[in-house]
This record gives sequence, structure tokens and C-alpha cells, in this order.
Amino acid sequence: MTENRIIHARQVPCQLCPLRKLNIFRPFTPEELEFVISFKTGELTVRAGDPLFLEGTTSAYLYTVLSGMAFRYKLLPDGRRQILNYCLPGDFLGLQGSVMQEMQHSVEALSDMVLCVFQREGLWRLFESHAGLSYDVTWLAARSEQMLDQQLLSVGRRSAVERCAHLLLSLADRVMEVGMAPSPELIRIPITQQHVADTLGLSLVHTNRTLGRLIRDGVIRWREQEFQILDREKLTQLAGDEPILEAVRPLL
Amino acid sequence: MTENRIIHARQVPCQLCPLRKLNIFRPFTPEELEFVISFKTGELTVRAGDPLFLEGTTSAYLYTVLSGMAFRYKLLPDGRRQILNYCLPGDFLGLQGSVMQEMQHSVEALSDMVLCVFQREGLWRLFESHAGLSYDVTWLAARSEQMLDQQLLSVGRRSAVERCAHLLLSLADRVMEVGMAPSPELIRIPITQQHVADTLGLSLVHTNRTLGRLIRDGVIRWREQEFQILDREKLTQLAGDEPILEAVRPLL
DNA sequence: CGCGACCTTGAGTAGGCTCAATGCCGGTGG
DNA sequence: CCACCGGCATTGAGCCTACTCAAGGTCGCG
Repeated sequence: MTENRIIHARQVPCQLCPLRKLNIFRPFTPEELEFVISFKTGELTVRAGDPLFLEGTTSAYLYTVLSGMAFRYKLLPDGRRQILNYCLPGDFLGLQGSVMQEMQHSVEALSDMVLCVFQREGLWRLFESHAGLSYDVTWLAARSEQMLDQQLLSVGRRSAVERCAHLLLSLADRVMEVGMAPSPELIRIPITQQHVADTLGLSLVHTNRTLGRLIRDGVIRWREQEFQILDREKLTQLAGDEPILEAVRPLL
Repeated sequence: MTENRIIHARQVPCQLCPLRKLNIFRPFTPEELEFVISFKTGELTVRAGDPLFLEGTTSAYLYTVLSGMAFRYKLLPDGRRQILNYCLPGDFLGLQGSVMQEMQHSVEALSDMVLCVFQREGLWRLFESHAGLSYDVTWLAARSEQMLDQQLLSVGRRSAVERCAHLLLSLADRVMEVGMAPSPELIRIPITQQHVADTLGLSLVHTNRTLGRLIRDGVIRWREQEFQILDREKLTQLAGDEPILEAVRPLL
């Protein structure tokens, strides 16, 4: 469980944070940077498949993804799983757990990951001393709410093809944003079709057939742990609507 | 549009706010109360069917629902609608619009409503001067994210009956919480079956048949603008999982 | 009285589901 | 070196949940 995992000393000093250099993240004042340095208590390395949070437990920590990928999900008592969203570098995890008593969802690593670790209590110190950073936290919460809105629209109202197209586009965009893609449109993501199915509220078989159609039509390519967008225009048209990308965002 | 609607002078002074008396809202310090009084710039009265926000526009205002009900939704280009959630008294609206450039969703009044109006800019003043209230805003954002998680789980992974049961339970609970229900289990909500359908990602006809089954089985009663839970136990069992209620929450 | 908003019901269809088998590949152990 | 196994993708067959189209029915209101 989260609580007894080893937290390493910091390897990556915030000043040299590779993410912060990306121009999708808003620059910090030296003062803010200093605070974040004091806020960060260490780093956590996890391996693909490890849980980061478990529904029903409480966690003393908050994380920012430094590298790697994870997904947030909920389970029904009988085991049906709904993936809520994917967590990429720069994403801030665990806020719900800080604010509520118990986590209402679980998070699992998709790949090996490195995370910045913050103490839950430090968050209050952040709010007390740094209005700008508090605003950032709220900003990030609003952003993930917005992403959930989109996802809900998809699952509730789009057809299987539309859902697949939309998901692939939005994943590709997000992966590109944080510089995780080796080349434009070639996306290496450690997800299986089962993940896609559980994200989109479809069965595995039907997801496979739907992706199969996209592959046969030359719109995408799919291999284990990797997919590629061959015809973005067509994919966008199938999605019926382009996913939204925001300009600059904060990074904690 | 929001921008040219008439905003009345305050009728309800925050000190006497009827909501704040409910014990589901955390008490404020006199100092916080004073700030909120200065933050509130007036009241807005709207009628059932009026839009509060429109996707793609920007709004200069934030609202707290004082009385009445609304729903938040998104549309697909071809008109398919997904209702994201319902807004009840005490809910804080428009944060996404403050934080992003443009609204990514719309909100429409279900009944006549009264809303407390805040200036978007005032929010920054709030963050600068009141750590506790800033935390509250974040808290509220995390709460609505959590509600979306539940909704997404429903739409993605539950059957039609389960979805209906779950929605009715959670609406009933929320309505009770804020004292809008005349008597326990008798819920008067101005929604049509079309709203239910658009909330659950179902068609109108199938929603009607599903509710019909619940009615025939004596689990609920449905009339225009009103439903009633006759057998909560059965409904909970059909839902497969009880919706979560949080204890105390902030009110702005 | 007619109309609009909403609920209801029937009939036929289809998109998506389940069950079940097969194929592929990489890793492991004999 | 090969046999086996587990994880993942793929395919076929049959079914069923949920959808669409199309008519009514009811009620309140101008």
C-alpha cells in the first residue's frame, strides 16, 4: 500500500525539474519555487502495475507525476471497472484524498513511474502562505473536472467508434504535450485494449472490433503498448469533435 | 445571456442566509462571514429554463445557488445532450469559467432560482486574503470531481436499472440534505424523463420503460415534476451500491 | 378547442454483449 | 532447445439490451 512504500530522497531538484522547462507549464517566481522545494518531501518510484491509491483507504501523501503514466479508476462490487482518466507527467494526484476522509477511487501505475511526494499536511501550509499556488491547486482541480466532463459526454452520448477516436486523439495530444512521444503521431502508451474498453464503457470484444475497423481503414495502427495515428484528419472526423487542449497550466 | 441579465440588490444578507443554518454546512468565523458579505455583489433571479452559462462564452460571475435547481450539460454538434450533474442549493457554479478562458459546459435552470452573485475578479481577492476560504473553494471543486467520478462509473458500467436506481437515490439524498423535500422520501424535482435519459446516457423510450418497471414493482412513484421512493431498500439493492454522502461542507 | 409538453406503448432493428476458441509472442523452467 | 504458460489480441456465433420510428394518451393552458 501507499503507506509502506519506500520513498527515496530527492533525485530531481525542483530547480532542475525537466517538466518545468516545458512551455506548457507556467513559470514560477523564485519564491514559489523555493516553497515547492520545501513542500516536496521526496520521490517515490513505483513499478508498472503498482497501486498508488486504493479506494477506501486514506493516504498521507500527494503526488505530482514526474515520469511515467497511471490511471484512475473505480470498481463496482462485482468487479466491473470504470477508468476515469489517465495521469501523465505534471498531473497532481490525491487532492480528493486530502480533502475528503477516504479516497473514493484507486490509482494504478501503467508504467514504471517517478513521483514527487508531498505531505498532505503541507497542503494547508501552502494555502496559508501562497495564494498563487493555492489558486494553482484549484486550477488543476477545475481542469480535471473539465476533463471528466468530456469523458462523461463521450461515454454517455457517443457511439463506439466516436469514443475510440476521441480517446485516441486526446491521449495522443496529452502525450505530445509533455514530450513523451518519440515522434509526432507515434504514441507509445502502455495500455491494453482492456484499458480502452474500461475507459469507454465498452466490452473488450467490441472494443477490439471497433479498433479493428479503424486499423483496417488505415486510420490508426495498434500494437501492444503502442498506437499510431496515421490519418489524424479522418480520426478527428470520426470523433465528431476535437478534444480541448488548454494553453498553459501550473505545475506543483 | 448571463451578462445582460438583471442582478438585484441583495435580499438575503449572508448573516441570515437560510442555508448556512443547515448543519451540513461548516460554520464560518465572523471574519470569514464578513469577507463573504463583501464578496457577494448581489442576487440573480432566473426562471425555469433560463440559461445560467453557455458553453463557449465567458462569464464575469460566479454563483452560489440559494434556492432552486439547475443542471450542467454539454452538447454534441448534432444535438445529443449529456447532463453532467444537477446543481442544488449551496452549490458553487462557474469556477471552471473563472479559471479557464471559456466555459466548456452550459448550465440551465430547472426551476425558478435565486443565486448569490460574485464577481469573477473577487475570487483572486479571496485567495489572497483568506486561506480557509481558498481551501473551501478547492474542497468544493474536489467534491464535484468526486460526484462526476460516480456518475461516470454509472454511465460507463451500470445497467439501465442500476443507473436509474442510483440516480434517484442520489438525487433524493441531496435534496433531503438541503431541506428541499417536504417529507422524507417524497422528492419534488422539476425534471422530466428526458432529463433522466440525458443524465444516464439512455434513450427516452428506454428510460421510460425502465422507470416503468420500477413503478410497476412498487419501488418508486413518478409524476411530472415529482417522484417518490416507496421502497428505499429495494432501490438500493437495485442500484448495487449506495451513493456517497459527505458530512459537512463549506458554503460560499 | 387545439396545441404543446410530457408520458406511454408497440414493433422492429442494431449496436454492443457474452461465451468460446484460436493465435501470437515472450518468458521460464526442464 | 523446446514445451508450456500467461497475457494480449482476434474472430465467430448467438443473444439481448437498448435504440429508433411511430402512434397514441393525458393534462394544462391560451
